[in-house]
Amino acid sequence: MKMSKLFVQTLREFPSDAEVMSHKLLVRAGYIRRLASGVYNYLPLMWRTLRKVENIVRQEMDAAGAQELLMPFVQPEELWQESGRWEVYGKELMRLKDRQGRGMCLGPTHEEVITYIAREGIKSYKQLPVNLYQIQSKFRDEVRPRFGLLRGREFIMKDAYSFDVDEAGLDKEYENMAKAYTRIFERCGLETKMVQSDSGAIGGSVSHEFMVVCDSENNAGENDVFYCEKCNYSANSNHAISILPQAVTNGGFEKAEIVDTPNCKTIEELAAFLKIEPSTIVKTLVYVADKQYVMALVRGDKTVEEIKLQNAVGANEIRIASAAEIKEIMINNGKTGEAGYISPIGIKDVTVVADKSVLELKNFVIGCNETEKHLVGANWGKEAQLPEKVEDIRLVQEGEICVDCGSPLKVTRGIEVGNIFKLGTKYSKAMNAVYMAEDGTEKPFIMGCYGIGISRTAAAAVERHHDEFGIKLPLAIAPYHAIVVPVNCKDELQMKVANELYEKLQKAGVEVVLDDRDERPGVKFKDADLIGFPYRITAGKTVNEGLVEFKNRANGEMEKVTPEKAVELIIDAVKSLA
RNA sequence: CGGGACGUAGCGCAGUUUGGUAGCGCACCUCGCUUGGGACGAGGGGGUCGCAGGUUCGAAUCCUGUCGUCCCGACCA
Repeated sequence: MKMSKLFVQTLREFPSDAEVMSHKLLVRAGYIRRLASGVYNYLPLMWRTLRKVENIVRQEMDAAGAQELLMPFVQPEELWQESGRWEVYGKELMRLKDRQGRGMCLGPTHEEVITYIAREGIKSYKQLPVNLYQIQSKFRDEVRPRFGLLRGREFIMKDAYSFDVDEAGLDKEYENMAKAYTRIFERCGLETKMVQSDSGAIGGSVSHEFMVVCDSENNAGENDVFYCEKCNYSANSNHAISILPQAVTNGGFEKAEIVDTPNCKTIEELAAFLKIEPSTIVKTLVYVADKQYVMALVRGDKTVEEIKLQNAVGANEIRIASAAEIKEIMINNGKTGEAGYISPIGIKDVTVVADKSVLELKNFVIGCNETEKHLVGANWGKEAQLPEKVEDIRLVQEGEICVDCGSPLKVTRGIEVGNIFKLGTKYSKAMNAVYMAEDGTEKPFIMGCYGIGISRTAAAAVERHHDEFGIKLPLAIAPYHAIVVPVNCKDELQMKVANELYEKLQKAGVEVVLDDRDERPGVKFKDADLIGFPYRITAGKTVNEGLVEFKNRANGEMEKVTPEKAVELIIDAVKSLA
């Protein structure tokens, strides 16, 4: 490809609406352009990279025994009614009607369709196990698209679905996929951590996420991952559990009484005012879970993990209650407290979920539903009724103790690039997808599902591989392998050497660009660095001595070599990919 | 959906406070010059100032509405 013909427009400056590096760089280097919120055009450079990621995924999935197919992007409402997700999925599901008024949706994931396919196509245990996958655009009408390709509404995903006769088969395939995933991300230049996670809207029992670990100041990593350096424990914050380290749990109050606590809306203010540890206070937060009021209780120095709370109450949606809603609860119960002074004491018709951490508190402080007053010296079973529901709803914090080995946990930020689930029979039962088992009875499929965000993986790779000059994607997924730059296009010898290099590399199957633009060298070098050609051969003045410059974008190393040697180096590097 | 900000040429921005008929840099086209890290000179093309109303002799500027975008919170590959 000649640079003068390559469809790419690099920008001198970063776009103003981009926040994270991968977004800024992909736009500036001419890989992508936004079309609508969370919807992007993949320009030729991006598309080449995406296809390379796809092909790595294909190779590893095929090697792992999965078979590729392609399902429709538009799906009928009936299937979603069968699985029950038409109601459950919420606004993220892009719904539409066809001209007949039939309900349709844009596929955010394909459990329904694949289950339908299996139901129609798999009649006997003899056809099992099987793992089917596709690579396709998905659409999720995200609440808040952001970060370019890292959180688009339309994105490319590989989704695989496995069908087994029993749990043992599923477990085996789950392991098989986990291994394939690790290889896939490695080949894309990404080190990943496989962490336990909540299974969310997809459902099922066990699930793990593959996280690309980011440094803490990189906000492209939207997930907090807790992990143990001693053993292998690691989990997304929505799922992580821990043992609390020693803390003061006795408030030390001699007797229970209501005391004045002016201007103590926050735990900090209250602790300072009463001169006590925050860990001796019961914090009450009011939530709305599917229109039902919920009070969540945690120790004063801890935070509620909302996903855990949502699971604990079995809700689809959860949000913190507004001041007006809290007031409504208070009025209905004949109380006057506002946020900061709330507790379940004397409140009816509200679900109360306590975190385990509050149980061991003694002589503690708790709200009494009267503004500017708290109850001190309270104890469970006496002044405060023990909540009927005690669950783990606490957000883990760094330094808490690993449940597996007792070491302190650490935290890091991560970009979720892959996710695997054990679905079990959730969809097969709901949709009556059964096969004839060896014993002659009908049984539902035991299913697993396995996703990889293709476009997100590519963006994560940029997030991990760049410098102040531009993108440094690894050779395996860079749009091109190399660029040949004649310093001065009017210099005949330089052009001759450059052309020869270009042709030789092309013949050898190297994906190479010749920068034939009559530009000053600075412009060409800046563009080459920005776009991120892994190798650059520069034909400059030293062609007179039979030498060209060979530069490695990844490590910045530069050497003067003969043109033959440069060609050999690149061909060797490209060969080593396979 | 709640809170905040912003919509002026492909990109980055000024002009809005105090209304007077649109500008700068980059990019693009032509010519000259230049060729090892985003040169320089001359000339040129491109914007109904997000959209719709309103106020006014006159609106990018003031008012109302609306749409869009981005940022902070709750979701996920």
